[in-house]
Amino acid sequence: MTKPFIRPRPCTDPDCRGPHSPPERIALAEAICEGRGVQMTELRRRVLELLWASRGPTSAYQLMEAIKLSDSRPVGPPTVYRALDFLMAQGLVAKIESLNAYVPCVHPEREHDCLFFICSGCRTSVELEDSRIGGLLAEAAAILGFVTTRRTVEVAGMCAQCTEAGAA
Amino acid sequence: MTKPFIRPRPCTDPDCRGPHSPPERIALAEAICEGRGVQMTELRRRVLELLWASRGPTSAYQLMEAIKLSDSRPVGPPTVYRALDFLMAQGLVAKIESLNAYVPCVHPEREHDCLFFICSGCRTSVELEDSRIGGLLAEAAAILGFVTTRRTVEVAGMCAQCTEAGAA
DNA sequence: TCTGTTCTGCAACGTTATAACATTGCTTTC
DNA sequence: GAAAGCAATGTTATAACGTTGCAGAACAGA
Repeated sequence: MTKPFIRPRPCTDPDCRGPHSPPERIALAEAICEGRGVQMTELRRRVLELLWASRGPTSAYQLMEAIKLSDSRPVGPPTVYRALDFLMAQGLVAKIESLNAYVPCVHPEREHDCLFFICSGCRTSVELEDSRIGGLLAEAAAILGFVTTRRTVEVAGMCAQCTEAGAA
Repeated sequence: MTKPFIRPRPCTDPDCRGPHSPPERIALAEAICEGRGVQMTELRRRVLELLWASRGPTSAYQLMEAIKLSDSRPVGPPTVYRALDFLMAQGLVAKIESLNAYVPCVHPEREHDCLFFICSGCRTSVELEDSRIGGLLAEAAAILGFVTTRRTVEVAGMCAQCTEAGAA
């Protein structure tokens, strides 16, 4: 959480498999904000950096703590939540509802329908994309006459490594 | 919330469309518990009744309040959460993660992969089943070597009635 | 009736999120 | 360059959601 930029993130998306280093993703985020005419402020970038530096989904209060420790200044809950709201609105961050925690989005440049696999063993999450699921949800919504604003698809369980380790 | 059993619940599941009155669903729940050798206690049934009587997803604290009002006895948070845990374990109730609220499951008798449409206008939710989504999630999990324990699929937005009303 | 188990009550606490209001700093306008 | 406008942040308090740990009650099975 406190040491930034150490985590490589091999992309598990079958359509991508790129290496995605945090600094590169943050530069991309800045470019996206630039292009949209919205401000990637110091605080917002700091929150995004901390999320990329984290091993897994991170709670707002963990972010507060991390900022207090690393930047030697206290920030209140509303400050962090506002930064998270901004980042989510820009598609740069997603909330894992079943954990009340936040993760950086791997592909903010694409219109994304995130699909998360959350391991209870190592407490990490993996983001995937599958447009077919979005298609089925859109189809069901159409039948109901439902106008969708947000989708949450989360799968809890255990990743391959943890399953193997646990089985030993 | 306080007047039980007034709400008809036409089933929106394309495979069903049954009427499902709360008393009938509660009787079914009791039969299921009976069959499994687990206890549907007074408290647990009361919580399930209140959920069926509610207009929409209900928080644990709303349930506490409702029990205090209708049964003239206070119950603490752990009591309600334990009842909810039991009901969820039996598949009789589901948690809407994005609302931190709970709903009764319409088809506890089936192995269910719930899919919720949550209207921000009338604050209600509709439960659907679509085995194809479960299939896709299982497929993705298989590719990752991920062992699934729980799935959360929630669609937020606005229902047909509220959309129409809002458009006027 | 005893005994072990399951369920409930209760106090305290921990975690997550928002409301309400004040402040900063920058820009636009006169 | 004052004054007004605005976006972002800071501050304080509180609401909302959830858990731990322990004690006592209820209840099934021997």
